[in-house]
Amino acid sequence: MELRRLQQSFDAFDEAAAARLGLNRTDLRCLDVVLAEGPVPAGRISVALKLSPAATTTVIDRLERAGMVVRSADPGNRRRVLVAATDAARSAEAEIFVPVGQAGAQALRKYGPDELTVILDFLRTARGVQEEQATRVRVVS
Amino acid sequence: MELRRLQQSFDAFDEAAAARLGLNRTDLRCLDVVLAEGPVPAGRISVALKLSPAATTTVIDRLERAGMVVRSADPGNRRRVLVAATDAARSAEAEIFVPVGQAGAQALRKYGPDELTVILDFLRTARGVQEEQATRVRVVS
DNA sequence: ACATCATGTTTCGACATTCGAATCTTTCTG
DNA sequence: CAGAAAGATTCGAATGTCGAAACATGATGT
Repeated sequence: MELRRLQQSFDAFDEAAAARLGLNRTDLRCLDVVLAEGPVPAGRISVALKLSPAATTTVIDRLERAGMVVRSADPGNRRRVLVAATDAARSAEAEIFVPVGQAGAQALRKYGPDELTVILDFLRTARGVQEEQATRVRVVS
Repeated sequence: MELRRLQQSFDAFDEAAAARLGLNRTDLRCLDVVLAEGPVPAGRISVALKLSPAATTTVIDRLERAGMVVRSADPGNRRRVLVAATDAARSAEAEIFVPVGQAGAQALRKYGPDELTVILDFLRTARGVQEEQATRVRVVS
C-alpha cells in the first residue's frame, strides 16, 4: 500500500527533525504541542502525549535544559506550571517546520477544486477506516 | 492538516493492535516484517527496524517467548539465524491485520478510476514532499 | 592446508525513558 | 478551618536500547 510508504516518510522526517535539534521523538512531540497551543499547563501536555505525569515532568526538564521551553507559574492557579516556547524554539520552528507547510501547500496547487475534494474525502475515509478498525481491535471479544 | 489526523489514527491502530497481542510497538513492527517476508535472517530485521544487532536479538527473544516466531539455523549458512512466524502469528494476522486491508479495499470502491488516480498521485506527491524536506533537514548546513 | 580476515549473531554492562506510588503545595468544599 | 481534591514533582523500579566484546562460521590468500 502506498499509504504505508507515506507513513514511513513522515517517520523519516520526524527522525531527521529530532536529530537536527538534538532531541528525542517524545521531546519533539512535546515541543510541537507547546508551539501549537502557546503556553500550556503541564497536565495538558501529559494528556496530549499520553504520558504519565512523571514522564511529562522529565520531558519538560529536558526541553528546558535544551533551552526550548521555560516554566512559569500560572498567576491564576499557582498549582499549575505553564510551559512556554522560547525564541530558540520559534526559530527552530521557522527553520524546520514552517517550510514543510509551505512545500505542502505549494504541492497542492496543482490540484483543482474537484480533485482537492476527492483528496480530502479520501483522507477522511481512510482515517475513518483506521479508527473503526482500532476500536474493533480494542474490543475484548 | 488532515494528514496529521490520519497519522494519529494509524498510530492509534498500531497501539491497539500491540495491546491486543500483549506486545510493544517494536515487537509488532518486527512481527510485521517476519509475516510479510517469510523466514528472514536476523540481520534483515535489524536493518528493517533500524535497530542495533543487540536490540534485534532481544526483540526476537521476546517474540519467541511470546510464541510468535521461531528461530532456526539457515542450512546454507550456519552463521545465520532464520526467524519464521508461527501459526499463532498467522492467526493473529488473520484476526487483526487482514480485516484492515479488506475494510480499506472496501472503502476504496466508492471511487472511480479517475478519482483513484488523483488519490494515488496525491499520496506520491505528499511522500515526495516529506522525503525532500527530510533530506533538507538532514543536511549539515 | 591454514592463518587471517570478514560475516552474523549473541552476551554483557551501561544509559535513557517511562511508570506507579508517595510527597508537596495550592485550591476547593462542607 | 479541617479535610479532600487538583496539579506537579521526586523517588525507585522496570523496560528498551546501545556499543563493545565475544563467539561461531565462512571466505581468502599464500
